[in-house]
Amino acid sequence: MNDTPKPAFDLERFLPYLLNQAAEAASRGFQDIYRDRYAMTRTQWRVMANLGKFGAMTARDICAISHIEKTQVSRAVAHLQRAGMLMRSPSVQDRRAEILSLTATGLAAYADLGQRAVDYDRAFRATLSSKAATDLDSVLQAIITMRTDTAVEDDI
Amino acid sequence: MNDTPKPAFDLERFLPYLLNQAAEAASRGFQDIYRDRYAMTRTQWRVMANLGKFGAMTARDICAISHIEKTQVSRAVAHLQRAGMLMRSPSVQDRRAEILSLTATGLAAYADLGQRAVDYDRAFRATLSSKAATDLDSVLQAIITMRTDTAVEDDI
DNA sequence: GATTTATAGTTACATATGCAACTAAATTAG
DNA sequence: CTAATTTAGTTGCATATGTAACTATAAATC
Repeated sequence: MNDTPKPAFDLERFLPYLLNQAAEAASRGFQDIYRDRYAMTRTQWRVMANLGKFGAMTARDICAISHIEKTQVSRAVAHLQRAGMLMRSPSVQDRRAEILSLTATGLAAYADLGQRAVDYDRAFRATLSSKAATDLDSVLQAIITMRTDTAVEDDI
Repeated sequence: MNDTPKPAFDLERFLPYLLNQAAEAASRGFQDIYRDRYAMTRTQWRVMANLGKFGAMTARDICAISHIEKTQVSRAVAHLQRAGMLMRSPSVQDRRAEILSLTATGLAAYADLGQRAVDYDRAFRATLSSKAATDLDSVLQAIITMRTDTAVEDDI
C-alpha cells in the first residue's frame, strides 16, 4: 500500500520562501538609495510614492490604495512631516481627517527617487531577462542570486 | 529638445514593490499555519526547515545555508529550544560551536508542517497557473490579488 | 609558545512592527 | 434631539529586527 508517496518538503522550492528571498534581493539595492539619501524607511518611501503619484489625500486613502496598515501610515506620515517633506491641512468635509500632501522638499525628493527607481527597475529587469528563463522558479532563482554576482547599482 | 522624456515612475510596476507584495500574499496563508499550530515565527520555521531537511548542524551552517543573519538564528534557536523542539550538544572539534538538532517534538512538528507546506505550495501553484500568464509582472500581479478572491487555504 | 587576529555565538540598544485600546468626530437609530 | 455605533487617526505595549559590542575559543603569526 501507499504506492503514491507524499513528496518530501524542500524549502528551496517553496514558493512563499522563494518569493520572500527574491523580494529581499530586489529591494536591497533600492532600499540603500532612499535610506542613504533621505534616511527613509520602506513604508515612508511607499507613502511618499503614493502621494507623489496621486496627489493630496487622507491617510485613509493611502491605506486603501497601498494596503499599508493605518498604524504604519500614521507613523510614516509623522516622520515625513518632521522631516519637512509632508504637510497636513484640515479637511473641510470631515474634521477627523487631514489632507496630506508633499511639500516642495518632499516633491523634490519624490522626483529624485522616482527617477532613480525607474533607472533601477530598468537595470534590474535587463539583468534579469538576460539571466532568467520565463519559468517562474528560474526567474525567482535568478533574482535571488542576482546581486551576488552582478552589480545592478552601477547603472544607477 | 528633450525628445526622449524620462518615463514617469509607477510604484505598481516597480519590481521590488511587486515582489514584496507577492511575497507577502504568498506567505500570509502558510504563516497562519505555523503561527497558529506551533506559535512559531518565520525565522523559526526556516531554521526548523533547514534542520529538518539537512539534519544536525551548527548555527553557523544554518547561516551559510539559509542566508539568515547569525543574530536571528541565535534567537530562533533559543526559542525553539525553550519550546522543546530543538536541542544543543557541544561540538567536539570546536568548543565554541554547538551541534543543533531537532528533538522528537521538533521532528514531529517538521513532518507536520512540511507536509502542509507541500500541500500549500501545490494548491498555490495550481491556482496561480490558472490565473497567470508566463510574463513575470502578470504572475506577480496574480499572486498579489490571489488571496482576495480565492481561498488557497481551503485545500490545506 | 606567546601574541595577534579571526570566528561562533550571545547580548544590548535603538528602531520597527502588529495588535489592541484609545480620542474625537461623524453617522445612524430611536 | 439624544444615544448608540462607525470611522479617522494616534498611542501603548509587547515583540521583532539590525547593528554593534561583547565573550570565549580557535587559528595564524611572530
